[in-house]
Amino acid sequence: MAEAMKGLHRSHRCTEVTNAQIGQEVTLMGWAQKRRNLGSLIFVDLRDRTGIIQLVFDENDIGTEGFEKAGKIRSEFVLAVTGRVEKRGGAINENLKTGEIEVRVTSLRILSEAETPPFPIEDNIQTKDELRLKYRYLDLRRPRLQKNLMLRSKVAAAVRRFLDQEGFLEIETPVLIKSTPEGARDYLVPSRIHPGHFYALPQSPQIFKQLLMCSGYDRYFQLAKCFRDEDLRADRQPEFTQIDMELSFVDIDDVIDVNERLLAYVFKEAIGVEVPLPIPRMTWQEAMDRFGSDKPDIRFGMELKDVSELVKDCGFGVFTGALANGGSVRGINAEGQGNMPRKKIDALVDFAKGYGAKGLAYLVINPDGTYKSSFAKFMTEEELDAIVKALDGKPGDLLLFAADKNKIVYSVLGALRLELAKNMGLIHKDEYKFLWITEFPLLEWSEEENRFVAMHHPFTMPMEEDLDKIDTDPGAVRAKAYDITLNGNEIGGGSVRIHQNDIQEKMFELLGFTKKEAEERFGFLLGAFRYGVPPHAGLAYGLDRLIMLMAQEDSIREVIAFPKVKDASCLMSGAPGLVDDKQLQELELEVKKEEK
RNA sequence: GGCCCAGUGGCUCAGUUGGUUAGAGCGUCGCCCUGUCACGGCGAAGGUCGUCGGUUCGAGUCCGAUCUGGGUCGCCA
Repeated sequence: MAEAMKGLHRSHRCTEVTNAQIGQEVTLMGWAQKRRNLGSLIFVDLRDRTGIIQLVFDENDIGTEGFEKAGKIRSEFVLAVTGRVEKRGGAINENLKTGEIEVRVTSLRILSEAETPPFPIEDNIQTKDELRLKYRYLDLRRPRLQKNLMLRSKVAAAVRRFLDQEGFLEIETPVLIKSTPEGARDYLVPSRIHPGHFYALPQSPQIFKQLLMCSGYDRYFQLAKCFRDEDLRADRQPEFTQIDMELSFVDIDDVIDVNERLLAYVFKEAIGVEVPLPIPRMTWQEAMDRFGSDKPDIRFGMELKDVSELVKDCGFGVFTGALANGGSVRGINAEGQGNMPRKKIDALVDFAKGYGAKGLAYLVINPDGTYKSSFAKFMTEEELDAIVKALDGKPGDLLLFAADKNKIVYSVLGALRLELAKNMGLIHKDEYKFLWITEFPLLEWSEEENRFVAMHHPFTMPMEEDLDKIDTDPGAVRAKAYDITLNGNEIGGGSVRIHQNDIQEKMFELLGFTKKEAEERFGFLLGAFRYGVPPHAGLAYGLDRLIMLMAQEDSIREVIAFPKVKDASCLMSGAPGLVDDKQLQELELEVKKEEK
């Protein structure tokens, strides 16, 4: 029944037809969105990626045979029609771009019939993710996802255009690389030619882009596919795309400058948003102290306040105990939430416990100015007044306090701040607030490995003014690293790299690598450094996350054509799957087979 | 690996304290309809309630396990 399109050429996409074409003959192709059969008059909404236009079938125009064929049209049939563009005979549809016109069809071909889809191909439908992902090819027909993917394409094009103008070269780096087991878990690919040996898929092109700097390419970028074998999240997929770049003969400000202009250009081009420059900067320490996060959402306040000094002598053991252990006591003010029911406060306490807090202290300022608090009985009136003042508490406010090691206090209050803001409706999706975070710690102590690990990566340059602390107090050394954040999301990060061999060796030493280990893992980079290395720095964006925010979506899956689900499998294709014994034999691999 | 949420016709949901043949809207199918666009009218088909086990005279409803999807903590240099 499927007909050929031989001899036909599409003249327009659906919504490319406008009033200007009235009276002209057009040839359109697309999917039947909807049919309305009135008996001897049939309307069909024809859809393509630009939108919808109404087709009219009348036996007087298309003949008996054609009209009978039109009666067979069902949802998602693929059609080719030729007809005349006319002003609508009936009422105008103001919801459609093409609402004033229609195409009076004189010839119809059904290029493909279609089964009834398992869910309607429309926006504003609440269909289970499971079903959407199983039939992703149908889900992708929905205008919302088409819009997202077209935005993604637009952004990628704008990035290339801008960076090309700025003298960047797009250079591809390998996908089959050597495993460097620092950081995220690698995806491994067995080698057939070298049984027992494995390639890794890149977590990022980090080392290769640094090598390109050594080779003199000066300014590099790439839209690079990256892979990390870690658990998924709403904003994390095992394979994702970075806008990756590296520059030679630059320092922090140079990188920040070109990237601010890149962001402003891309936002303007792709979604018409003006990004005021310069983008504000904040040190990591300030971000932690004020927002409890290294990617603060600065669209709203509710900042953390340190009240350690005010409670150091109070009678509340939870507070003094935390201070005695080198921690702190900090609070946030949920303004106007003083009437929150006890049940909801308890839920917040449980929420805090999820982030490692042992509890959460609260203080309600009643409308009459008196306090209701979980810890009032341990404190004097003066002490209570002092902390209320510190948090700028007013009648009707709810103050929440966490007392623990700094790391836990930050993470608890940082998360609580976001949770409260969400519930209080303080977050506006159409607002875009960028923020640079600078002066990250160089190292982070890993309890699990009982050693320092690089907070960014092992090639990050320490701040010159902290170099003297590198032996005495490595944990206090700050790095020439920076993240670009948007609305509480890390959308990119980078650093100035070490280009001095002695500092690089010191870094490996701090990370607990012997010379031999360092040479084994990164020897090719160190080798390149021995032959003349320019000072260089770079940055990489999470493209998917960036698009997610631009499209105002809550999940990265909405901007990736074929995403994976929580357990990293693909519901549509069934990947990952078992492979043939023959394939395994060639790789000299043995696999524990599950009985099925 | 932990915690939380969800799972009822093709889709989205409802289903009261466990109680006779499990409901609705949309969709689908058939007939009718010349201006619809959430078309309309008449009629019809379609589910044993994710799965397994248990409690009970009786379970969609209670209990346990398990599967699937989502969120999140750990993890993500």
